[in-house]
Amino acid sequence: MSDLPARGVPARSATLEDVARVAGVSRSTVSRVVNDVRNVDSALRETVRLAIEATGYVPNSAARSLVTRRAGAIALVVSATAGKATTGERFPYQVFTDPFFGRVVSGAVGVLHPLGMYPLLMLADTARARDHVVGHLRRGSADGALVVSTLPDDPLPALLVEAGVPAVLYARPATPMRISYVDLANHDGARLAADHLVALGCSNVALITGPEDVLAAQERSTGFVVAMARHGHPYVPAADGDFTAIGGERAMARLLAEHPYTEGVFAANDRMAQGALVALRAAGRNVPGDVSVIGFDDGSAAIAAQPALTTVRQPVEDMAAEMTRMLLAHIEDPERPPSSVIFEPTLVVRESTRSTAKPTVD
Amino acid sequence: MSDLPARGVPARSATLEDVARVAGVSRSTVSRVVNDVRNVDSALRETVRLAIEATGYVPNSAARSLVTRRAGAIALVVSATAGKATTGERFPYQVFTDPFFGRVVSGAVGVLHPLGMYPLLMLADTARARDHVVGHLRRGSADGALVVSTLPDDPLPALLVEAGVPAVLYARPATPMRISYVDLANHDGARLAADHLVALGCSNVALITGPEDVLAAQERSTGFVVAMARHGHPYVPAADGDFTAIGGERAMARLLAEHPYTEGVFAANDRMAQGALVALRAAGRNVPGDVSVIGFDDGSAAIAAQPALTTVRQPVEDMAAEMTRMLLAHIEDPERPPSSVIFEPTLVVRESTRSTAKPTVD
DNA sequence: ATGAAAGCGCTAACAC
DNA sequence: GTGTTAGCGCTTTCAT
Repeated sequence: MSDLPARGVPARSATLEDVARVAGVSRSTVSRVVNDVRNVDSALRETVRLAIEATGYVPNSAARSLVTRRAGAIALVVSATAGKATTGERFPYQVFTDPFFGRVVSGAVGVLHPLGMYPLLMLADTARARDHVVGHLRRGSADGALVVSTLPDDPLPALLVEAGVPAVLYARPATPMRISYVDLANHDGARLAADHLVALGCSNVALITGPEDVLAAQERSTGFVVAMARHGHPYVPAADGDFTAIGGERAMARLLAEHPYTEGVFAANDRMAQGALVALRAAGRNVPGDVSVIGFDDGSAAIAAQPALTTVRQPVEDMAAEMTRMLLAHIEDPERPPSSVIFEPTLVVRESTRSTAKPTVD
Repeated sequence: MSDLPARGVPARSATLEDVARVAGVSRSTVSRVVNDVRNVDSALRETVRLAIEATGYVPNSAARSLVTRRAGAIALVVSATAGKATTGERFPYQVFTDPFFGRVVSGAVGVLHPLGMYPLLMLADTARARDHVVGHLRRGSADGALVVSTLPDDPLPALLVEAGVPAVLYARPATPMRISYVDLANHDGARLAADHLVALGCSNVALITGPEDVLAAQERSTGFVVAMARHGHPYVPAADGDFTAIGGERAMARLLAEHPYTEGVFAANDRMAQGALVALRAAGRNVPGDVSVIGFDDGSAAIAAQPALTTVRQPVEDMAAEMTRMLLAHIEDPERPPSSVIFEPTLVVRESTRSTAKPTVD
């Protein structure tokens, strides 16, 4: 005969008990071998290894979680309106199609993957969904949360803090609270753009702003205005672009109508810059010949744009990786006080700004 | 004083036992109320509800999973080489930045979200990672897997079948096996492209193929050739584009060198079509004036292209949604035999093909 | 309709 | 170094 389960029996997988019986040892010993705890005689260890092999044993994660109080998974929650798709609304949940989201996932997976951990993808697009998310976290389906919010005044972070769930945010919360986050030095990024435009010799520069209720957008705008002032330009014409391509296009058109001599434009994100490019072309302006354009983010829109955008790069993957490390640390040590890490943006020069006048040898 | 936990105590959350004590009933009754099992007196039910409220009780998912043998989560496995990024290789795990992946997630989340379920994002990019994935599934961290593979001869599906894990594939496996999948009628899509090109009056058409080890690519190529033959064109010049933009560009250049009179081109995916556009422009050909170009997928590359691509649309979101429903059914009933659902592609006409000669009033 | 009690499979003290 | 034992928090027969 054989060791195969009797015909018809649903092949209930082997348990520690089964392995112990086969190896002729106790459950604890098997557990020790499985979890690589040292105190095990190497001879016995081998016997157990064989028994595990023979039985095809695989530890049951629920049973383990129950006693260790660790799910071994973390949640990656996207807090945004599901319908808020970048463009075409043909499907809900298009949030996931946003390349930005992909970059965040890449960064998180980069640190989780080597650890054999996986993110649970959650969407908090309604009050109900938010409750579901918090509920899942509270009942321990995940040990903590990485939250990326595009909502102006997201209630989720506060709920998480209240529930005592370890969490790390992408970007500082609108309302100050005891929670960790990573963020970008938006002011510095805007300054980089201003400096570049000035170095290019642009005197008449304009600004296309993002939604005023988004902190990052505010910082980029004020950062730009302040930097221009420092360069001796006290006034910067501005128009709101709402972070969308079409918004950027309209803003640019308005700017052009009122300030036809504009030589340089800074848009608070790449999509708006892309829109600005469209308006500029429609107005017969050559980029970068007549007007230099700078975006922000260095997302896929920056490269897709024609001409490719000079932009302020946000190191999304690095930021997401850091968030993940921070979250893991919080899970490890629940007492750990909240912390924040601010990343520095860099300027990526492409074709939408004319090259600096500095003549170079060679 | 208050009901708050004593200072310093780690506030161990309430259990069924606690609720039962407060409500003055047994654990079973509380369990019944929590799980909405009918046989409970409405008066008692209310008492229990209050007790739950008072204690802030939340069921522990590990404990529940242990007895129900259900994780309540499913895995979304991306089986691909991590470094196989579309373009820039600055970061590993760029797979997640691929818009196609985003569409799959959108479709899956669309059916999972209403059910309060979440996908566990897994990456099987190496043999080791593959083992991790199978291991996780076997130990019950997820109840089943949705697998999207871009590997030519992916060993994962077979491993899953062998492990007895419920799974559904995106696209038919290269090696026939007892597993469910959804797929696209690639032949029909290619025929749509051929028909359109012929209707446009193109006689000299060429084909840019994808990797020969990818089933879908093969089907698109043969489908196209067969359809052209049916239209009386026995020979179709072809060049391999390897599914990348640069590959498409080179293939187009080669095609142009040997067949300068080409009037229409069908590329087996949008990225290659986009590359073909570049080569065509470089050769001074006007699209769609001189040459009509058709892509395949209707991914973001189709709209990003200049001019926007006429393409064969693959309903990725719908396909992913169906996969998810199938997987859920398999989990529900493990005896359920494998099944397959084939989707029909549609032609999306944009600017890369000149409009049909049919004159219209107005 | 409700309660008592048996376990799900595992880890971690604690003894030896 | 190894085994014994006591749970982790829940669902679920089985009585009542």
